[in-house]
Amino acid sequence: MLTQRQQQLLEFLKEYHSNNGLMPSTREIQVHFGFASQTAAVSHLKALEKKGVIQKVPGKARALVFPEQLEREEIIDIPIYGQIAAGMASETEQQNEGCLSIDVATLGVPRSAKTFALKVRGDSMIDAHIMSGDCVILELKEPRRGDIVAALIDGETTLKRYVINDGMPYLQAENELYPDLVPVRELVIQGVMVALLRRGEGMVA
Amino acid sequence: MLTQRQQQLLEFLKEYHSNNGLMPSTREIQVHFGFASQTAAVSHLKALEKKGVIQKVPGKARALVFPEQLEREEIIDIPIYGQIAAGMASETEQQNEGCLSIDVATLGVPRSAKTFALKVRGDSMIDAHIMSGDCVILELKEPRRGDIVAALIDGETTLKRYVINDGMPYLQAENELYPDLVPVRELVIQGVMVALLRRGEGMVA
DNA sequence: AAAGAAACTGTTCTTTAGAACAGTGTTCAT
DNA sequence: ATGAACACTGTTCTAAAGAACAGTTTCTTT
Repeated sequence: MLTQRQQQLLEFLKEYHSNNGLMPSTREIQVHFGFASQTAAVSHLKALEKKGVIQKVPGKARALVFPEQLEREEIIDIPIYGQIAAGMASETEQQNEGCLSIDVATLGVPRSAKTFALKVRGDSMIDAHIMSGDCVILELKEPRRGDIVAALIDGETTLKRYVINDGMPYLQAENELYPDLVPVRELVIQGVMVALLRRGEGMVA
Repeated sequence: MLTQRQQQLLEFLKEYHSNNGLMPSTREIQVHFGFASQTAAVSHLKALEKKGVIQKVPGKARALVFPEQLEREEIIDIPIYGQIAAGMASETEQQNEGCLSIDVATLGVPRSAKTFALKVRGDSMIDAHIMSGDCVILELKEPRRGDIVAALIDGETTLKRYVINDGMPYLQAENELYPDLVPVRELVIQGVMVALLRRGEGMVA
């Protein structure tokens, strides 16, 4: 569909954009490809627009957009804290293990929601089909009964189901081999699970 | 951290950017807020930059970037086809049910990979901890033994484990109640599962 | 009451950038 | 062989946009 040269141009646009966060001007394109005239760049951009891979806003500077970018929902970045989120409550030593970027619509959380992710270790929630290695995405909000929550118990974070019985909240593992956890003092809920992401080679049994 | 006015400015930047795919010029900011001078906009932008919420590239037009956007990995858009992907093989009647945007690093697929998503219906893969309602992300590539694949059988797509026994490939459900499927004619593999996304209220038992 | 930041006004200067026009040479399918 | 895209050159004009400077006003904060 695209000619070789057009492909090269498109790739330059993408590269420039991801490096600089903005689009090159026609003169920058000219210099990059060694054109003697800026018109070369302009006509290439026109061709790309006609083929629908970019959109131009006439009259405005660096006003090129990739159509898919416009249609996209807003992307949020969710920090991944380690498997053990101990110390998280103190809000200081959150060791960030990278980020996960996903659109809000897919996640189904409000734009303003405070979210974070944790890697699951162990199989205490296996009956809720949460595997070791899964990445759970949690939102900072009040838990409702039946929600799966991350809670701080004895300085360590665990994933459990939040249950209320006789007005008394406690945590339930979803694995018969694990006992229920009734809070000794107070129950510190760190987040409510809103999504789960399983990835990579964990697919293979 | 930000003053009220600065917050307003930042919000305008975000809104303008998500609507137009590019940043407003200082004069456009001026007009939007009804400033009599463009300098008002400029000094606000400087304040925002000092506080680290935006980055400016001096000398370039509309050259504002959100820092998080620069750090982000490349985002790809994965089309979600329906639960039943019948007719998908014919490559024409793929009914797109929206999109899912996620960064490539999180997914762990090459940038160029052809990916798509399907919603899981039924519990034939429950022992692999894939629930009804989950969204599986598949890549178009050759399956290896033990991979979970989407395959076309009798005009309907099903998710099964791809097994090879005595050189003969067949499909295995991960639920004792379901039988193995030995292909009658040829086995059409539509995609290999690379990730799984569970979201929303499906968390509650 | 003084100091300082924040939130502006008004103006000028210069660079950056888009748009347009009239061409040339090349490839490629009809 | 003959259009029709494609890939360019060279030039000019003008609008858009950033940068800088010298102020004023209104809040806080000390």
